[in-house]
Formats: sequence, C-alpha cells, structure tokens
Amino acid sequence: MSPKTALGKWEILLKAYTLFRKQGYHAASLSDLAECCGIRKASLYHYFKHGKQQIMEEVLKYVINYTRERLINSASDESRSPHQRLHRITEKMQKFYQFQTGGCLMGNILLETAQSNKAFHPYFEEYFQAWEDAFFLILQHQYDEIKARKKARRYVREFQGAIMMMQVTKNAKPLEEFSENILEELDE
Amino acid sequence: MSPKTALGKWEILLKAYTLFRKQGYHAASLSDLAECCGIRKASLYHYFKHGKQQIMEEVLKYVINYTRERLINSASDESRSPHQRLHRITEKMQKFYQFQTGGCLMGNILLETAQSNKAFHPYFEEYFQAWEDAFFLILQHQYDEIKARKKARRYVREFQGAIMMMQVTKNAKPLEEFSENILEELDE
DNA sequence: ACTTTTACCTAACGACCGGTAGGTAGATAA
DNA sequence: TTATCTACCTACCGGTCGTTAGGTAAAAGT
Repeated sequence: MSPKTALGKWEILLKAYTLFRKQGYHAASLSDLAECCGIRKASLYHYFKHGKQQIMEEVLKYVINYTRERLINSASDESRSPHQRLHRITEKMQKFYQFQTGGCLMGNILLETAQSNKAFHPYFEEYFQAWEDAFFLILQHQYDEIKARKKARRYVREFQGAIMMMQVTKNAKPLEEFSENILEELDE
Repeated sequence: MSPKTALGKWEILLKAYTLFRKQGYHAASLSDLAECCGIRKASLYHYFKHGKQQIMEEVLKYVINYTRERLINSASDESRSPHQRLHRITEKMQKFYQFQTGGCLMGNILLETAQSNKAFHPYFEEYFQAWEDAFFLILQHQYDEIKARKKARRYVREFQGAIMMMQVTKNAKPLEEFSENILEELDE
C-alpha cells in the first residue's frame, strides 16, 4: 500500500500538534510543517485535501481523544476514592503540561481564532465540557448536583488560567498551586 | 501643527486595540488597521516608525494603564470595606468585559506570542502582577500574607480562565460565576 | 504481466504580508 | 514672504502565504 519510506498521516498530525501549540494557528505555516516533517509543502495535500483548516481540525479531534483517554479517564475509576481520583488526575496534568512547551493547544487556538473561525468552535465546546464532566464525576459524591457542577466549572476556569499563567511565570508553579489547592479543598 | 483632519496617534491606538483583541497579533494586518482608521498603510509609519511590533507594544502599555486606572484602582480605596472593594472591582470587570468582543487582549496576545516574541513578555508580567497585587490589597486584611498571596494568585487564574470560557459559552456567565464565587468566599 | 493506487515531487499561481522611498498639500514658524 | 514641518499620499519592494496542476517512481492489487 505504501512506498518504503511512507510518513503516514499520524506523524504529520503529531508534528502539526506541536507546531500549532507553540506557534499558534496563523503563525504556523504549512512550509514550517512540511519542513519539520521532512517533506514538501504540496505533499501535505495528499493527506489533507482541504488544507490548513482540515489539519487544524484533525489536530483538535486528536487532542480531544488524547485528553479523554489519557488525562481524564481516571475520573471514572470507581475502584478509587474521590480524593484518590482527583490526586491521580492532577498528577497526570502536571506531568503532561510540564513538558508541553507553549501550554494547552486548545486554550491557545481558542483565544486566537474564536472571533474569526466558527468551524473550530464545536471542538472547543466538546473539549472543555469533557474536563467539566470529569471534575463533576469526582465531585458529585461529596456535593449536591448544583454545587458539584459549579465547582467543576470553577476547576476548569482555574485549570486553564493556571496553564495561561505558566506562560507568564515560565515555570510550572501555577499548575502546582492549582493542584494543591483543589486537593486541600476536597479534604475540608 | 496638524492639517485639518489630523487623526492623531491616540485614535489609531484605540482602533489597533480593538483589532488586535478581536483578530490576534498575526491575523490583524496593517492594511486592516489602516482601512478601519481611514488612512493608507504607509501612513501608519508616520506615528509608529518601528511598525507593527511597536503598535502592539504601545497597545499593551495602554491596556496596562487603563486597567490600573479604571479597573483595579478601587482595590486601594481605604474608605471602603474589603467586601465593598471586591464587589466594586467585580462589578467593573463585568461591565468592561461584557462588551469587549474577543475577551482580554492581554490573555489573547500572551497565548499567541509567548513562544515566539520575547519583546512582549515584560508587559504581560506587569499586567498580571497588577491584578494579583490588586486582589492582594483587598485580601491582606482578612488573611495572613502567605494565604492572601495564594488566594490572589488563584483569583487571577480563575479570572483569566473565566474570560477564556466566555469565548466558549458565548455569554458572560463564567465571569458572573467567578464574581459570585469570590464574593461568597470572602463572607465565610 | 499489467493496471491502479499511494506517496510523494517540481513548479507555479495570485494574494497578501510588513516595510520603504519619495512626493505633496496645507498648516505653522521665522 | 519664505522656509519648515506635519500628516498624510502613491507606488512599489522582496518575501511568504495557502493552494493547485500535473508529473513520477515504487508498491500493491489482479
């Protein structure tokens, strides 16, 4: 099916993820992407017939899946206590975002394109809803429905704010402080 | 000094503020800016000899000053109680960001350029520090120094997260919920 | 063996980017 | 009155953008 050195859609998507996360949607060019994939710009259209926007959309889908399967999943681990689950999830977040130069792709692209590209909007909704649901799953055992929802939304706000502040402080302290903070709170 | 219809640096800066806030740094072009100022692109260089980056920097300075003077200032009003001050500040935030299509310029440009343009970084540091200091001023009377600082940093995270979430929900609820939340908390 | 498909390539397109050179009409200063 | 300065202008630069057309060699299917 493929010639010897076939690169595959997957590897391009991974490179695109990193590039878009660091550079943003507009500043990351298809030439840049092609170069760091070791192919020519026009070849990108073999895998992505609809160009840059399609690549971005597929990266957004990938991030949603990855987040669900690798970051958020421990929220529904019924064999552990709420505190254990929250601890596990903050641990994963810290490990993940510690090395993601440029922070959270979803937050970055959201703020860059929200006013100009409505095509991306459904992905943002799904992503942040997934985080809210994850926190809600943990909190619903300790609080009533309304209070748990409210707290979950607050966690999402603070989580994204923390990743934003990491771009200012240039270290992981904002996310650490967020983690400590919500773990303490659950003990009260 | 000026010909009849002189436009002035100030009006250009205001238009640039709105354009950069809505479109972002890279997507907002100098042609766009010139057009919505009613002048030609090259004329922008009369006021801003160093081009786009200088315009952005002066917008960042303007936002810092505006924020200090119009939004944050009530934090140091010694004639009011901490609760009154916090109420006043959240009120102003809501009135301001309700109509700022595209959210917070500082947050938007921070996430878009943090990895590629170090020239803007000092402005981001100053801006977010100003917010933290404002919250700290209010909180220092109720809590010890360390706890007040921690809480102030948390408010900044949640505040920025709330404005980000406004881009997802397309309404002002995240910021409202944040305001309710910190006001309740101060009463405890 | 022959055909089709895959995974690339080279070359070029028009549009637009930020930025520069140099001019000009009108207001101001001497 | 004359000289200077201000606030624009037209015209253009090289470069890069996303995108398209059309080719090619090798692998896969029949």
